[in-house]
Amino acid sequence: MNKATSTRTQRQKMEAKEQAILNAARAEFSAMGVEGAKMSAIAKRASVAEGTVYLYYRNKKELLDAVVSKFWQDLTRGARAAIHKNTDTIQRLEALAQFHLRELVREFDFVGFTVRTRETGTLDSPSLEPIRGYVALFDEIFSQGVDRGIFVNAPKIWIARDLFYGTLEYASRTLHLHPDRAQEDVVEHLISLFQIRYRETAAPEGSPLVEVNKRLARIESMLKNQ
Amino acid sequence: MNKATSTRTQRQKMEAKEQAILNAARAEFSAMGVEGAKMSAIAKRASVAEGTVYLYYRNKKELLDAVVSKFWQDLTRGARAAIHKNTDTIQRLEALAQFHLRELVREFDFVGFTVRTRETGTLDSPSLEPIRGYVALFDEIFSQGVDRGIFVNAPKIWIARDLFYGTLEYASRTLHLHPDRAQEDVVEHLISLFQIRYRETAAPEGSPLVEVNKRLARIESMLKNQ
DNA sequence: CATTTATATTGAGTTAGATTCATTTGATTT
DNA sequence: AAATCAAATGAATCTAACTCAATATAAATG
Repeated sequence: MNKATSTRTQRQKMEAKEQAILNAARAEFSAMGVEGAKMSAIAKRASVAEGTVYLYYRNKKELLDAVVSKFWQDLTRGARAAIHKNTDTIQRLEALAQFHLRELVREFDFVGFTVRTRETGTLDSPSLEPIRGYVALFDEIFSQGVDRGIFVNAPKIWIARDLFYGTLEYASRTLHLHPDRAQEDVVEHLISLFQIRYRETAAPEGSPLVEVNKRLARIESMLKNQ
Repeated sequence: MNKATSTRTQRQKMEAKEQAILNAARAEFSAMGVEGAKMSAIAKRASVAEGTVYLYYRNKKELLDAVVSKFWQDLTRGARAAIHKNTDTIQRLEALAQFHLRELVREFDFVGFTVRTRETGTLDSPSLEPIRGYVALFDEIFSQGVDRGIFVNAPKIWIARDLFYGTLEYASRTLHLHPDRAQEDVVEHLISLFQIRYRETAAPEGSPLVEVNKRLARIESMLKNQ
């Protein structure tokens, strides 16, 4: 057996083991929750000794982070596929929303797991990179919409992003608890917001009612300052 | 010392101890995070023995739940106060959004803590009751708006609710990471969605609104000249 | 191919920290 | 003030994450 071949097979063997551990961890976390998941059980599921897990992941937290990272990587791949069927901005946005909501409801545990990862990770922690990659999908579509002149009255992108993902994540919780409710209603409603709120070209200064409220707010602050 | 008095003082003493433990737990959880918080440290902060904590709370999880419950109870009280200054539906909604966002940014840890509580608690778990009470505030305002005919084109209430709280919770994370960004922008944007998307589209345009604006302009100039 | 060197794996042992419970302390009743 | 009951204590127990000396396996060398 020559050096190149044996090295490759060895490396492959280790990569396979790493995958086995990662899959075992994902199964165990999903089945038992983060607290309930035991490192010994993960090792058993992956058919390795308990100590071996620690050769691949420093500790339980890091293992959870890896599981979460992989989840978002996979999700990004799926979302990209779902988006690419369309070219129209609104349709792409709708496809992303549909996909995102469906997957979050289906794998609801991961919403909670992700919060754990965010809790400790700093802004530039590598375990959050896949989440940023996923979030970037929205940004792509949205700024394309702005470029194309579809969204005229658009807010700062981070505001639209939080609206989009925040609404969907909350809705995923609701839909997880009430499976009888329709996912389509949420998506349709969210998309209608983007259409109605950001497409409005007639009144660049905002609708009459908005103007009235702005004026009232100004008056209020004047009165407060007296 | 008669029976009634001594019983009351004894009960008060225990209630005081329970509060001391709860406050100690809150401080410890906030300072150290859920994993980092040690039951021994909580006991020390509350000036009781470690075992005493377990007389009041079955375990660490239940103690966290109690801390989270209290947080939402206090928040509900604060929100109610913030809302009550207004009678106008839109203004009340704006006040709630403003209050909610500000508090979530300020006590951002509790967003994560609350997820922990939700993870295990079932739909009718008592530890989630205060959260439901808080969420009901939105429902009150929103259905009032529907009753008053302000929201004509409104979706099912749970959809609007998820939009409202989901957007704000996500925005709180963003604002926590980027303190330079303006909370007001988020609130203003969210409220404008409610106004534009849900308001009566076929309302008698122009004249009444124009009159209102004229009148407001007059008030404004009067105030300026003072 | 035998031998040395390097790398990967193992699982028993250690440790930290949550939880328990026999004992003590303090209050209440008779 | 003795008996009874409730509350508090903290040492002992238990569990599960993590470590590390010993062992097995693979790679390199001559």
